[in-house]
This record gives sequence, C-alpha cells and structure tokens, in this order.
Amino acid sequence: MKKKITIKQLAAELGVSVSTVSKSLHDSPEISKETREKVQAFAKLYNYRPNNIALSLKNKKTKTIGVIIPEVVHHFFAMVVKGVEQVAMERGYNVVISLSNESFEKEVINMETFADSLIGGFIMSLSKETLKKQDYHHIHQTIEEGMPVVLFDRTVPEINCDKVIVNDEQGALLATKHLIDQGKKNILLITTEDYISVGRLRTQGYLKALQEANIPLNNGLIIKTEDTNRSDIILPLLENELRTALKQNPEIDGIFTVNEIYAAAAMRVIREFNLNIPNDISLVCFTDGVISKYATPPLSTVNQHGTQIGIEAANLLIDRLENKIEQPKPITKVVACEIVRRDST
Amino acid sequence: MKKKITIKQLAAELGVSVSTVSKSLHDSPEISKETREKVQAFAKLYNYRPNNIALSLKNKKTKTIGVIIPEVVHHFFAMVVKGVEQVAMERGYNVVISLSNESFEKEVINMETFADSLIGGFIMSLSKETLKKQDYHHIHQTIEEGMPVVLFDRTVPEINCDKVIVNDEQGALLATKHLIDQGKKNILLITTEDYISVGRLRTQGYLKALQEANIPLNNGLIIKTEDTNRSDIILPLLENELRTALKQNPEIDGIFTVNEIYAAAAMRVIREFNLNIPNDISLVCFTDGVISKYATPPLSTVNQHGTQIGIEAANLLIDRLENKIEQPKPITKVVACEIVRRDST
DNA sequence: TTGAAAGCGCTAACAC
DNA sequence: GTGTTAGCGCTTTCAA
Repeated sequence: MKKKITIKQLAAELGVSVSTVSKSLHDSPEISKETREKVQAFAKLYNYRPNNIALSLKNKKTKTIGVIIPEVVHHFFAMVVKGVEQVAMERGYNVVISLSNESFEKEVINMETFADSLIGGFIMSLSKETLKKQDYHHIHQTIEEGMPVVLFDRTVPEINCDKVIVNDEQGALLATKHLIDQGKKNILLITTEDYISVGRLRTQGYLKALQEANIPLNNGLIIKTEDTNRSDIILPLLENELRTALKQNPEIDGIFTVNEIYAAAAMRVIREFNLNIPNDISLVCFTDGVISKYATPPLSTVNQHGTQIGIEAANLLIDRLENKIEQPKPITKVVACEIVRRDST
Repeated sequence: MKKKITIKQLAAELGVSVSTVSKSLHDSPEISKETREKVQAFAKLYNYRPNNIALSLKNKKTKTIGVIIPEVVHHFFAMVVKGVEQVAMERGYNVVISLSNESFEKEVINMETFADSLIGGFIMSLSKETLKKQDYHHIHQTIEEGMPVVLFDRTVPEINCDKVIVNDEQGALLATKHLIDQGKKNILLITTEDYISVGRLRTQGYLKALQEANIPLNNGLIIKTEDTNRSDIILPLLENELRTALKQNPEIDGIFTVNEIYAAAAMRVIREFNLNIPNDISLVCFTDGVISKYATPPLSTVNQHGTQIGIEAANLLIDRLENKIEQPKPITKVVACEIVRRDST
C-alpha cells in the first residue's frame, strides 16, 4: 500500500523546505527554474496530489456544492442532478447529494451536516413535508451563515434567495390549450392538493386556459389527490375516482395530469373503458420522463427541462460563490416549459 | 450575516482556554461539571457546530463515501444511490456522488478528484467504456492508496475488491423459466453485446433455461444490440429487427429482454402486430422500474433490488472503513433476483 | 533564491 | 481542574 505523499515528505526527500516545494509546484517565479523543475519531476514521480481537505481548511471554503432533493428515484430530480453535476465538473466543483425523502426532519439534518462540512452552497428543492409545515428556519439560518442557496422547482416566496423555476402555470396552460386546440372541450384535470406549489400553479394554468377559451369550469372535472410518496396507496384510489368521473361525465374527451404517474393511471383506466387514445380521449401530462416516452402510445408531455434547470442552478450558485454576480438581490430564473408532441394527442 | 463560531472564539468569550472548551464539549470528566455546563450552554447559545473539515484534517480521514455511477437518470442506479444514502445517513456518513456518463475519462477524473478530497472509500459501478477498454488502473491505484472500493452490478474479476452483485444468470434463468412454465416454447431474447458483463450473464441464464427444458436453441431468436446511451438511435433499429424477427418467426410466443427499454420497444411492436400481451406473446424483462410498473399491461420483471444492493454496498464499505471486517480478503455478496409477476405473463 | 513561521479549527498529550 | 502546545497539510508573509 502506497500512502499518499505530502509536501513535507517531498521536501525531506529533496532536502529543501516545504515552502520551496509549495512554491515550485505553483510555478512561482521566486524559485529558480532548476529547483522548480526538479521538484515538479519528483512530485510527478511520487504521484503527488494536493490534499484538498488541507486546502479547504486554509481557504475556509470548499469547492463543493450540496444538492438536497426529495428523491433520486424520480426522473425530474435525476435530470436536475445530472445538469448540476455537469456544470460542477466543468467549473471544478464537487457535488454532494443528499435525499430528504420528502421528510422535513431529514432535510434539516442533512442541511446541517452539509453546512458543517464541506459545502460552499446549496442547490435544493423543498420536501413536501417542509412545504406543508411551512417551517424554513434551517434555510434561513444557512443563508444567515453566509452560504448561498439556490432553490429550484419547489420554491416558496418566504425564502429570500436565488431561484430557478419552471413556469408551471404557463406549462399547464400550454398543455390544456394543446388539448383545446384539438377540439377537446371536456377536459379532466388530475392534480395535487394546493399546498404543493407546483400542483397549485399547474391547476391555475388549467383554469386560465379554460377561461381564455371561454369554456365554463366544471368542478366535477377536477380530481385533487393527496400527494404522498406512497403511490401504491394513492393510485388505486385515484383510479377509482377516475372510473367514477368517466362514468358520470362520459363527455370527457381530454385529460391533463400534473405528473406522469397520474397519466399512467389514466391510461390504465381509459383502456379499461375500451376507449382509444387519442381519438376518444387525448392525454397530456407534466414531466417528460421515461414513462411517457416508452408508453404505448407515447405520451405528449410538458417538458420541464430538468437538466437545464440543474445547469442554471449550478451556474447561479457558482457565480455567487465566486462573486461573479454584481446584483446582491436574489435572482429568479424562469425556464420555459415546452410541449413535446407525441401520439397521445 | 452570522458567521459560524469557532472554539477559539467561544474560549475568548468565556475567558477560558480552547482545550477547556473542546473537552467540555466532549463531556470530558477532566473538566468540572460547572465549567462543562457553562461551556455547553454557551455553545448552544451561539449555535456552535464543529468544523468537519478541521476534524477531517486532524483525523486524516473523512466520514464521506464516494459513489460513482454511470448515470442517475436510470432507475436502477437511482435505487442503489437511495440505498447507499440511507445507510450512510444512519451510520453518520456523507455521500458524494459523481457521474461517469459511461465515459472512461470522466470516471478516472472523478475518481481522482474524490480521492484527493473528502473520500474515505468508494462505491462504484463501472462505465461501459471502462468495461470495453478493460483499463482499471485508476481503481487499482485507489485501492493501492489504501482506500476501500466496493464494486456493484458492473464488476470485473480483474479487480480485487469487495463486490455486491446481482445474480444475473439466475435472474435470467428465472425469467425464461417463468415463460416456459406458461407453456411458451419459442422465446425471443433481446440482449446486449457480450462485453457488457450483465448482458452476457443474462444471455447465459436464458440459454441455461432452454437447455434445462430441453428446448433446442434457435439463434434466430436472439437479438443482440449495441448498448450505448443513445436510445433514440438504438431503439428504431431494434424495433426493425424485432419486426423482421416476428415476421420470420410467427411462432414466437414469449419475449425476454435484458432491460426495460427493450421491453418497451417490444411492447410497441407487439401492439403494431395486433397481438395480445400475454395471450399471444408473454413479455418479461430485467429491472423492476417505473416503465414496467406503469405500463399497460404492467410488465412482469426481474427485480434486482437496487436499494438492497446500495444498502449492502454501503454497509460493506463502512465496515471496512471502521475495521469491522476481520477477513482481509475481498468479499462478494450476491443479492438474489426475484420475479415480480404482473399482467404481461 | 530559499527558508522559517504563522495560521486555518480542532484534538490530545503533557504540564501546571 | 485548567492551560499550553504541537500537529494534521497547505499557503503565504517576511526574513535571510
């Protein structure tokens, strides 16, 4: 086992001082070319690589950004992580990930652990429980301590920091309009309870689209489900509600769901009713993930550009860390949604 | 902005020495109960939290484990991450993630970056490019430097380290048998080229199942696709091959695919042919992910227990880090696969 | 051109 | 019972 070599050992080996070695490795003109080259050759020979921990301690900062998301096993969040990782890599940062599992407590603990160690700043999306409790003390405190935070997707006005959001309302409006444009008039909405900001905004987009098209609102065509991570419990309930809705409103000719899972449930029920997608019922959903892509027929979706969000968030955070942003006030970047047309509409 | 407080500041504030503070915070009996309590109260008041960087430097090790995976936007890997994160959290470790994006170069760079900073050990799955090049110097070197490595899923005998693997051959055998048990005799296999170890092993399992059931091998019923991450390019080609295969072999009554994506392609083509799943053709695939779960009909799959693999890998690694394993020789844990029966068979 | 020394935050052996 | 100090690996100011 070859332990990693330190500057000190290198210095001893060469019979010079540690500062000479350090300077040589940084190509300082203070040091003679001869010494410099000798040191560098030796360093390479011994495969010297600086200890980043020591550097961090010295610099009182690390080149690490912490990402806290509710879930990795979730296409959208995974895409965001991918985007963050890509930028971080390019700009010489590390990415540390932790999962809140939609739990408030875990979110708080993870944030503290990160803040105590290696993190320069945070990129995060709030857990559902946090949104429900409306307790943001941990984030306020982190910001207070001077660590920049970039919130994405599930954000909240009470927190004063940089944000990268998707234009949820506009996305939902586009999706609903997309259905209306194909002559659909009785559009069922499957959404979440309003405390989930994205659910609320998407509901608003739906309502707005109806209004703009002068289609009167029928409250019987809105299904709001409790949004937990126990999809095995929620889905059967949802499917039942859907059956009832389809029976009571046989005129339904379009369905818009605020996520892919709900769309999958809708497909199942539609097929049960022996209806054809898209002829009898058109279907469109939020989130352009694998379920939509590989479904038969492939589903039209609202693409939230997860990777793009990750990229924007990481750039924003790193710019803050490197003081590349003049503007002291928080910045909010909006990533536009886009309809991905496939065979379900 | 309230900067984080250090022991030094705390000591100054209280008019005692740093060591008194440090010992008090650790509840050392050396210090009088009175002082201890005073210090602790003060620390709480100022919201003191130790600087982990300094601790790491002191202890010459960190409580961080590095996870290097080819992709996050991939159900199986995301599940593994989830498992790792869960154990790490419980046992007081941080998780740092980096993505190789199936690239050899990125894998090497990421590994070095990690090794230079915060990492106690690694949990990783090799990138496809690494498997193709068969160049494992970076991993050997990391192990040489004394950092434990746990490989999972995509492993290789040339690397002498702890491993957590899925019994791919047995899983494929189960899946194929599952089809045979329903009276299917002409089973199409969609797999990858042999250099991907999991593809090769799954192919072997398929062959073994046929042999055990005395079904003669028909090479026309094996489709091997080049396995890249460009599914948009691969899938249309695959679908074409499938169409040809179904036309030339109308007797096909079962399909086994080595991943979900191939299964999605199969579903599409089967539906094009107006065949019924499972009556005309039964379909089963490896990887119990969202595609299978939310497909209509939901697909029977081979569950690889990603979370379980993550849990095992993390426990193995942390046990090594904490010298809880007597056995100096590498350990290989095998996580059994299991058939998840759903409506496609 | 090179080296000595301080200091980043913390711990722990040792001294008082 | 409390304090002093060295040291983890590195950078950097200042002195030689």
